[in-house]
Amino acid sequence: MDTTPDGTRRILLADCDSYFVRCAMLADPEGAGRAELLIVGGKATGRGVVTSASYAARKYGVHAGMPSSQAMRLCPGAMLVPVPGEMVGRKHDEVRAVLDRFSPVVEAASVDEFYLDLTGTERLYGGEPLEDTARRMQAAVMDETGIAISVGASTQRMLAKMAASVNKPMGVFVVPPGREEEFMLRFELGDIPGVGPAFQESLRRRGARTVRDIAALDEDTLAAWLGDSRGRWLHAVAHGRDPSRVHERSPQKSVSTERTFPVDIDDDEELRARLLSLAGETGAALREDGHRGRTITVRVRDGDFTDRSRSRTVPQPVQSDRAIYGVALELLAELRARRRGGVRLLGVGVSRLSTGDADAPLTFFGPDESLESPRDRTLSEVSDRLRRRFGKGAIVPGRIAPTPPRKE
DNA sequence: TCTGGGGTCCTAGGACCC
DNA sequence: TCTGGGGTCCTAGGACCC
Repeated sequence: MDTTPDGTRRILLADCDSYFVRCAMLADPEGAGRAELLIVGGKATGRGVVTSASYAARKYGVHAGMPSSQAMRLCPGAMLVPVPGEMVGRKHDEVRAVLDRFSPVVEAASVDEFYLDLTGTERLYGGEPLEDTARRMQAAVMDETGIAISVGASTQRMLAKMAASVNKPMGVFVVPPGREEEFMLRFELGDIPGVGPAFQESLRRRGARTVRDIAALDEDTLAAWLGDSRGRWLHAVAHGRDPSRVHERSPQKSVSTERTFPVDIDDDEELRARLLSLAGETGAALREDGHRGRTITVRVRDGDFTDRSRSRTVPQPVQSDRAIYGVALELLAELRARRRGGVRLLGVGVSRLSTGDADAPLTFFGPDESLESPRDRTLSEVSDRLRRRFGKGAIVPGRIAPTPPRKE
């Protein structure tokens, strides 16, 4: 497969159409299912943003990322519902199961996007045109899951994704092999995934707004403008080339939990209480995936929207709530010492993950138990079991010794 | 009128070692 | 007494994606 020339690859991207809206409707057929004007995510008052909106609501100017209070002002008749988390996960698995029948190589790029590599399956499909395969795929997914998908296809990965956006919803668009470069010329630079607002602005300052503008420039000019890696990347994409492959998702690199408060918090005592529950949620998520981690990060967003973070890497991977909280508490104190004032958002993350047996001694002297003892791990496992059995509300974070007890 | 939550990747600089 | 590079690990911040 590695020797397959790019020009003969058959890569598909299946992209679910207004996925969160559809999931909300399936989760509540009598309520959200009947609302034509439907907005998912956030709160009508207070802080939060729109995750997705029905096509009817979009006509009012509502779009993903917009503050939901503003969305409700634009479209007062709309029904606003929270993200239907469970349905989102369930439908993801169902859609994937259907797609797995169409290709041995399926990559979930996000909760609502899947890449398929059908390279080498021409005979298996009896020479069926890719467009017909895509249509059958679309029908099967709709029939078995109730989810609408749009499908893009190309010899290049990035172009398959861009093709999927051409005819939404329920669209199919196949970029004919050999016409990749021509296909790209219809797009603005901001349409390219990876070219966000900041990148766009720096290109605009140089007079480039469209793919056509960039395609006229040579690779070295772009490398000089944008730096070697970004310059060469943009040059390739603008000419319809993206050699990246479709592969299994690489293992997770970090786990985090963060929360924006309804009103900014300035009280240290209350911040520590919030930190404790965030550390517990992060720890539970970490252990659920069988992970441990060495780097703890605390993130703060100040009232004026300044993001700050502080992290620390410990010698041995940890997994218990107490170890995570113990380090996080010190990091929070350092962040507060540097700048005080109201905190809008607080988060706790763990990275440099590993899997394996935490009880195995890692050095000649064994693990340093002042950071995390076997007892800490046992306590966390007990709370995990209770949580699984009685639900998330079962464990109310109480006091955890802020500093590890030292054995002298 | 404001600006969520969960991630990934990149960059730049400092410490430290060879 | 002065002068190197290169590699790895770590931290902080920022861009970006869905």
